[in-house]
Amino acid sequence: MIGLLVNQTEVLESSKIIRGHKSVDGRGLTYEGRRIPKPVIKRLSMYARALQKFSFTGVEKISSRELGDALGLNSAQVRKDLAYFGQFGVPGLGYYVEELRGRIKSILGTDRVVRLAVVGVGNLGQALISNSTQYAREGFCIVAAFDADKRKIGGERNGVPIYHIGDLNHRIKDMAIDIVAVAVPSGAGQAVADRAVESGVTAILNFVPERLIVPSHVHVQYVDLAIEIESLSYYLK
Amino acid sequence: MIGLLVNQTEVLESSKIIRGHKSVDGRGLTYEGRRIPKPVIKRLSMYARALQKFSFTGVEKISSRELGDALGLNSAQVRKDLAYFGQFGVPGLGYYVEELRGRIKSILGTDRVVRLAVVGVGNLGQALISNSTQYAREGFCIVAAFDADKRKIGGERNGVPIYHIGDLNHRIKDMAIDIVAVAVPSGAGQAVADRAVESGVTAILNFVPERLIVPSHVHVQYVDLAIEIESLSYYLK
DNA sequence: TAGATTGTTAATCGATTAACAATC
DNA sequence: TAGATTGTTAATCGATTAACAATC
Repeated sequence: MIGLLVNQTEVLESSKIIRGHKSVDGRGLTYEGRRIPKPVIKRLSMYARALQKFSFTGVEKISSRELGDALGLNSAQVRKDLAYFGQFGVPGLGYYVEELRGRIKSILGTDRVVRLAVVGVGNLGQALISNSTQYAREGFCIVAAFDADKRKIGGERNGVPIYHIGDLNHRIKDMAIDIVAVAVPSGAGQAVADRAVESGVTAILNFVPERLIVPSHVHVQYVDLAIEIESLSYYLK
Repeated sequence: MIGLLVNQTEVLESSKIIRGHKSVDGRGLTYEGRRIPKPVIKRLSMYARALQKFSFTGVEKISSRELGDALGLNSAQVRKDLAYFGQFGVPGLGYYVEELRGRIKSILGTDRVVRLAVVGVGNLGQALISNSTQYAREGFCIVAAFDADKRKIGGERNGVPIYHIGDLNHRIKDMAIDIVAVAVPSGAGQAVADRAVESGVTAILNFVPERLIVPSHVHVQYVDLAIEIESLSYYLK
């Protein structure tokens, strides 16, 4: 049996090989067997963007303190967040900006292009589509939009083709859509989510003020502008 | 001295009088001297909306379990959240839907109309403005929009007048703006925030992917769509 | 009264921050 | 080597959930 021949070095090697492996178990999504808190993922994306800016202005290396300061975060938090995924820094020196950014992008999965569909070409849908240039820089691309209004079908906005919502299922498969952004009128969100899930989508960005019922392997991120505004009201003097 | 004459009943009375008093101390914003976690405020707003729906469908009373289920929350959490602000339920019965909703609205400050300005009438700004009908139902009103583009000035969208951004300061004061939503292009956010703060605004909803520097008494809520999308990418298979 | 559900305390869980040996 | 900063463990802080006496 091969197992008997494995020496210390080989064990280390094989542990390197599984590096970067995401899997789902009873504790939710894990990375190399460790459960990653959701806030960590959000911050990872913030780090990537900040690093992009630093890189753009010619900064080549950066400490956890500098990166944290740029985002209003504690330096220990920066180091701890990164430590979930490996060792990326050099003691005494800090992190190499471009290298770290690349590593984070690869962890997030945005080192390749992530393909999005926007469902609902109302004002919010259009706002998303009009942001595509910014999004493209960060690694995701809106490749299709869907609407129920026949007058909008067939055209395009910002280079994004608009299809009829009836085509959602087959287009999701054909176009290899990764993420569906739901920006339809209130009440129509669940139906869209159902079709997306049917077609194999596992990540949904939901702007409709409704809770979506989805299987446990599907991740839904809620963005609820009315809730954001109302919460702010509490903090008024 | 009056204090010497205060009896037990009067002490109870006076503690009722301070009920609902918000103040700021070293620990941040407090309600009747207790520090309220931010997630609680978000959920309060969610409760209010759910209760509105229940009320609309004729439901008159509701248990913490039923309210929690509607939002995917634990019933203990519902009760604990409410307990920060007082005793609103009836043991054995639950909560009266309309009464609870009124109490929550009053805690949030959305029992009166909260006045919003949208700065930046791009696609996102327009999306916000086009939602005003929904927002109006929940207690806030977009009363003005601002843009730098002279061609947009003077007109209106959805009944909301569009002013030049140079008028921001005096309009905020004249129109008693409570909250400023910043939806300008990347790079212009801080300047808008500065003027808003100058004019006395204490709550900002920021859609620009930049950290805003504001005095500590000003609350900034960040909505960053690119970060939301990129975080979702991590959860793709 | 019996049953149900609150309000609240205690227990658990999770996330942030501090501290420091290891390392460049 | 001296100085700086990482990676990681332990301490703290905060938020959620369980449990249950009090109450309708």
